[in-house]
Amino acid sequence: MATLSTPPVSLPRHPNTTTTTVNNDLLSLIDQCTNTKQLQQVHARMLRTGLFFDPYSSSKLITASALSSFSSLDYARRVFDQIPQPNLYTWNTLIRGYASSSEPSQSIVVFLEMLYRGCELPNKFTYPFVIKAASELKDLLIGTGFHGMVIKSSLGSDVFILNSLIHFYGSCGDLDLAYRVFLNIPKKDLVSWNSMITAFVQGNYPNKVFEMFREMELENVKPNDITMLGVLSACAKKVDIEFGRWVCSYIERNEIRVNLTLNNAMLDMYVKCGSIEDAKRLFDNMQEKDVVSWTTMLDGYAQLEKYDEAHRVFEAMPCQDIAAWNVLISSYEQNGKPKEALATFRKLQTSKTAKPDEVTLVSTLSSCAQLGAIDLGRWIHVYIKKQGIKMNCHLTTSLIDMYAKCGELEEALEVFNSVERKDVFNWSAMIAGLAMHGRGRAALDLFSRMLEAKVKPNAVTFTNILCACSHTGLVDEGRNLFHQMEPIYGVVPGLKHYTCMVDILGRSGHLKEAMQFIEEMPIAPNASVWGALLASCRLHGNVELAEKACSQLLELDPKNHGAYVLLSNIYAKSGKWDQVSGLRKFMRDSGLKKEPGCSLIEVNGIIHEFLVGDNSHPLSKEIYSKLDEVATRLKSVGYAPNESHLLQLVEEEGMKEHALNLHSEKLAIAYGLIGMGPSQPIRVVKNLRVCGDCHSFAKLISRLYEREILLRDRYRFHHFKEGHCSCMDFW
DNA sequence: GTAGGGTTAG
Repeated sequence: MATLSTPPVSLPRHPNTTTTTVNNDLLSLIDQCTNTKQLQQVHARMLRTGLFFDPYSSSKLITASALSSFSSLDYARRVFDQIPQPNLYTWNTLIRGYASSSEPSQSIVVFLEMLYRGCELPNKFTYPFVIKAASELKDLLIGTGFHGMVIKSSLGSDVFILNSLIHFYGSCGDLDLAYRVFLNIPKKDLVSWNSMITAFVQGNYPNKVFEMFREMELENVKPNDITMLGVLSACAKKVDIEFGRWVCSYIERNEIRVNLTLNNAMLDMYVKCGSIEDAKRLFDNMQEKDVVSWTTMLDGYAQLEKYDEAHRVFEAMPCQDIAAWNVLISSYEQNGKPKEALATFRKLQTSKTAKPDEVTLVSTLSSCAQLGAIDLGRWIHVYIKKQGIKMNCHLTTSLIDMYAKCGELEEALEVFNSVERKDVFNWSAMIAGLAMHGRGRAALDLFSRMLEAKVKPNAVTFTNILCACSHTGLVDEGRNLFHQMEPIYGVVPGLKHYTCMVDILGRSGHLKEAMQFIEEMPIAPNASVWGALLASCRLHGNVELAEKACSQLLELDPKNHGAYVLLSNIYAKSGKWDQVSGLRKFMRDSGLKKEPGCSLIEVNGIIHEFLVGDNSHPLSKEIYSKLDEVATRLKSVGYAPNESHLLQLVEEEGMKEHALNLHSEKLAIAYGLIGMGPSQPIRVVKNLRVCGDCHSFAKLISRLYEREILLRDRYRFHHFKEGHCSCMDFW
């Protein structure tokens, strides 16, 4: 490695020229350097000739080491430390270098060092750099401090500084402050408008963006490509294709310079608005395309679940970087195809064309959570640690969610406790985890701790905490929290919260109050709200209210199979067989199909899937004889299948008992008994709600076979142990 | 000799 004493062998010598020429040549050599080594050689020469101690020259060296394409800030800092009396320009260069580096906090450290040494005072160039650093750090306190200093040093009307403050407040999510700065700029320029528009885009206020755009027109400020990027992004967020198309023609009419980035933004707008045709037309006409253009097209097809097309794009891309893989994996995960997501993840691993990043792992963990695939989930956790992948809040939230949904509440808590700066998503995921395991009190305690930690709950937090109340029958607590949402926490209750409240009230038998609650809703109830009431009516056998809820539900969602099922269960429970068969006939005639019950079980890292009455499994024979054996043992302890849980889908009475035997969760449990060691808990994930019969079945198995069973259904966990269930039979 | 606004995946 070259040191300062290494002779600069590769540099041309100029023995016959004057000192000035040598110096000028040296300085111009700085611009020609393409790596740090060359720069070090120039540096060494400058030290020998004494040129280094000329402030202008040493600053040039700092600029090159801090801002060039091969920049090394460590080196820049070492150069800086050799300068006996750095001037303001030199300080600014170093501050600027750090501001856009991976360590923006260093920018502020250097700034404070400068103040502390007391030789130089910051000027109008210094502030945009440190404010940028504060934006990168999203540190409201520090940035606000700079804002104060700017005003005190009477730089408060400098448009460059004010524009960077808009950007800063915007990236901290404080749009009010950003807008206040904007309004107070005496002479706004285009960048002021653009900064404000971008802040509104990032804060997810597309309407405000449109408002600003109109105002610009009124004030005769001509937009440029950056403005249009913001406006297009707002169209994408609003899913407003009409306006989006208009914006594209506006760009054309007003001869706004269209570069690759702007084309990509148009593509993205078309894709987000669901018009793959427009996107394709533009894409085909684009002279220049980059990886973003390709990834955006890929995303367009994947979002629409046109996977054949998506794969064609994927294969045709010039390079399949991790973003492309992530598009595929996350679209599978979000479109309810977790198995395909995991298969794609495995392909990524074998292809080795790209390295999984946090986004990949978040989607993959979420797929594991959906499937209950604890083995792969754990493997990813280890992978993250081994690869030294930086844990961010997205990742820790996914891990918490994965462990909780795979039944490992303790491990979820372990991850949660290890997070130093917990964000609202970490807290919400943990509350949801406790809720689904029926630990309502613990969820409420955690919510209090969250408030103590000064983390502001959001709409999701409230859905989760209300859910916790409903699973544990905490009626008063739920009611109180619901009423505090808006006045105390500023979260306007949405349909999900109303649904939870109806569930809390109805499930605990307060059917009248639940009905009244719905009638007093300020927003129109949707199918879920009525569905929650209907489910409660089933639980408490209220036929009259059930019919009402059902008719409302079907008015909103005529194809809701669940409504017919619930109603027919209610009729069956009260012995109204005529109505039951009438409903059945109607369902048959209108071609309504029940979503087939399906259970998953992971054995030795492989996911096995069972449908009702499934006999496609290679070990099907063994599974059924296991079930027979279980049935005999259970009968001997007095278990009789509860036929009222059987939906009246089986014609012959004698078939009922048999049909109950075929529920997918029973098949999965039987397979677990065969395939898993006696000390391993049997983990089953079911897509529908577990029926009462299977619930008693699982309880008895846990006692007779001394096996723990973790059954996750559509709504929650049932943890069977020694003949009891964690839900205390309240579900 | 120094400055501010930007497109893809969660």
